Amino acid sequence: MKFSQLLIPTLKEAPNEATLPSHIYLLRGGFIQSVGSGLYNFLPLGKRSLDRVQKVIKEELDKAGAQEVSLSFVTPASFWIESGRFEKYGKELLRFKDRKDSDFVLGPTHEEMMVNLVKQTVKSYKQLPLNLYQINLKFRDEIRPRFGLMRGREFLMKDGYSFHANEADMKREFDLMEATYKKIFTRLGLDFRVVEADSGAIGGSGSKEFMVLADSGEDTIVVCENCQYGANIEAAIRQPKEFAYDTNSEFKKVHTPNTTTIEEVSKFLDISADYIMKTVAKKALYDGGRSEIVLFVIRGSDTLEETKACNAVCANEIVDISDKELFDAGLVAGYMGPLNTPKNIRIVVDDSLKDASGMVSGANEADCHLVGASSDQIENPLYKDIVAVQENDRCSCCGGRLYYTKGIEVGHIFQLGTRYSEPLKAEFLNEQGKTQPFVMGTYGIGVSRLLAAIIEQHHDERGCMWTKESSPFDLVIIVSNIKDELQSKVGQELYSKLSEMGVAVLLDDRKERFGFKMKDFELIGIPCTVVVGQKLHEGKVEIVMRQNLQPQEIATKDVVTRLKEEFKW
RNA sequence: CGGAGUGUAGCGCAGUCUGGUAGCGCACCUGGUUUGGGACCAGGGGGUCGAAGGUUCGAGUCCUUUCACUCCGACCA
Repeated sequence: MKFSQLLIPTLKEAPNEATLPSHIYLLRGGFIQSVGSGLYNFLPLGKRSLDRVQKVIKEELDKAGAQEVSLSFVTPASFWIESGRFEKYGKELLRFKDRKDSDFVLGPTHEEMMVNLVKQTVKSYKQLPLNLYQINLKFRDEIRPRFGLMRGREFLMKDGYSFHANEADMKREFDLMEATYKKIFTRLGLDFRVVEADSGAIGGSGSKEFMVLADSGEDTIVVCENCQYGANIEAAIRQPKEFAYDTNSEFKKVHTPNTTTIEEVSKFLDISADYIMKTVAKKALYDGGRSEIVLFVIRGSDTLEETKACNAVCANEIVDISDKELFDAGLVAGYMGPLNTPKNIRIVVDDSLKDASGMVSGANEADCHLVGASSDQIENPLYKDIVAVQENDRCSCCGGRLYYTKGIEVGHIFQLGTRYSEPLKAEFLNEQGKTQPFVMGTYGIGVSRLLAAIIEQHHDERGCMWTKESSPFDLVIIVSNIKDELQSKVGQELYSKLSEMGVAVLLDDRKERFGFKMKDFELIGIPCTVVVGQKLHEGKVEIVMRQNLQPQEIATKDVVTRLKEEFKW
């Protein structure tokens, strides 16, 4: 394609709403255009990159035996009501009515739809297994869209669903998808990590996330410096710590004025935060608008992991409680504890506090704490893992040191089991002739997010640096001075020759000065350019790689061969 | 939703405190010069100053309401 004919509106200055490198460079390079909060148009360059990333995904999935379909974007709400997610999904689900006043949703993910498709067509175990996927628009009415393509409301996603006759076969497919995803992200040139994850609103058990490592990532992931263990902070676990308890301390109430924080209590009573039972009150929200106050009890030196807390009580969401609500419930902020609590308040205790004694806790009374308390005094405790793993904790696999890093979630695979097939009555006849629900897996890739992730990981202060299989073009030919007939002619010839070879070439034939075109090359970030310029009179052109920007002179007649070698075209 | 901030030409901004002809840089159009690191000269086009209402002889500027966007927290591919 010729640059002079393409719509590539590059910008010298970035619109001020952009803060992340990927957002800034995608806007400045003319890849995307903002149309509203979390909504973007893809311009020719952006569309080309998107297509190439999709091509990689499709090739690998097809090789793994998955089949592509395309599901209706608008989904009848009845499917969602049936699966129970109409409520559970919350406000992110965009709902609307058609002219006949029927309810519809704009699909944020398509488990219901796909289950329905398969339910109508697959009746026997002989038709299994099946892995169907699509690459389609999704819409999630995010609370706070941000970071450009990273968290848009409308986005392109690959979502795949597999159907099996039994658990073992589903696990086989799950492993195959993990391997396939690794191939995809490797081909795209990404530095990523596969981590254990929380299953969130999709449901099911055993899920893994694919995290592109980048400082701007929105997820905190815990990784081991020693082994391959990696997990999202929401699901990370650690080796239990050993504590020596003072079993002789007398259980009593002590006066502790002005000690509403763990540090203050720790200092006042001269006791390590490890031996304080920190009590965090949250409000858990359930279906049907039902809610309750829950006390989460953890060690003073730990912090509550909200996702784990939410899962522990099977809530849709847990939220902070206002001082008034606390007061109304008979709780005293700063002096809460798991003992002597008002009636009917659910108490969840962290696993690490099992058998803890000689502990300090709030007395549920202003300016008072209890000392010498033990966890077996707690009435009806629900023991769960609810704390966040901290840096320098020990790995549960190998005992190695754990540390935090940031990641961008670009893929997520789930072992669903019968989470959807059962309520949606998607069943088949097994070998024994008995009716049985499908055992399912589901697999997602954020396709448009991948563009942002690639740039987050591959850019410098001049602009984008696309990886080989994600770049909108393979090569740019810059004709330094378009008015120089020889330069123009050689540029054209090179362009024709390479195009015929099937190389995606962009010919920068604009009537602009050399520096201007170089700046655009650097901003757009195509991996390589051939500069046809002054050196032409010596029979030479230059090859410049976007990686290092070091020009290499080469005889004009050898350039095609050289590029062939370099890129294995 | 809570907290903070911003809306003036396609983009980046000044002007708002102290009311009096809507400005600058980039981009765009025409002509000319220039041609290896975002050129120069001359001329030109483009704005309901986010929206509505109010105060005033007069509002980008003051008052009220409202909308949008961005940033920090709770959501997720």
